[in-house]
Amino acid sequence: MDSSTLADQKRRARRIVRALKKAYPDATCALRHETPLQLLVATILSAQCTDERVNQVTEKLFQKYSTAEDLARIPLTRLEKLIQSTGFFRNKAKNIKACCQTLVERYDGQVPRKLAELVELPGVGRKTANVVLGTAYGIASGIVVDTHVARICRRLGLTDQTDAVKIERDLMELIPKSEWIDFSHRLIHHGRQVCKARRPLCDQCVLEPECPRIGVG
DNA sequence: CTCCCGATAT
DNA sequence: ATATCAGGAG
Repeated sequence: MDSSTLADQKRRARRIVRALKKAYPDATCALRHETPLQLLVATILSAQCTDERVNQVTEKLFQKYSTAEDLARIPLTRLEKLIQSTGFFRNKAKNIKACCQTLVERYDGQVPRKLAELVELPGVGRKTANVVLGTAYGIASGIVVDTHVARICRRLGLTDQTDAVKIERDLMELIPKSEWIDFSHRLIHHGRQVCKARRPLCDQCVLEPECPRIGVG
């Protein structure tokens, strides 16, 4: 980090949390879903893909295949075609099917509520597990660190790390656990609308007072 | 570290 | 043309 103390960083992090809460009071998960299983599938599909496209794909997919049992039985090539437009479709199809097969075999088709169990599922890492636990179950297992959260937290100087797990560890020290779930949703919303990767709209940014803006990237 | 990969904005 | 999009596995 820099010469500022941990206490300084915590105070700054709380100002950022407060500004985000004021600016985006209703920010929530943008992946449309009706069940924890659907959110899990949508989150697997969201890797390197916009949430808008994931929602288009899942709307059709869940019309016919909405449960773990459905997706565990679906022919692989059929699933591949249904999710093709999200990219990485062979990996995602294989993972979704294997994941749902495991859920049927070990968890009665339900999504488990423990991080350690979730990350053992094919295609599920910490980011996906945190999304599902936080949004579907209200369990603050950690902080969702996706591409937006990573980028913005580096820009803000809340972390120097590039590895998602190390960024998450830094953020968990700085932010009270009661804020973890909403913080991620709000930061991701902010990343899509304002603090964008390519052309950040710094003139309309509510975090501008807290941002060093050194080499914006 | 590389690979997986289509769609869109710039 | 190229960077980027709610990453994870080998």
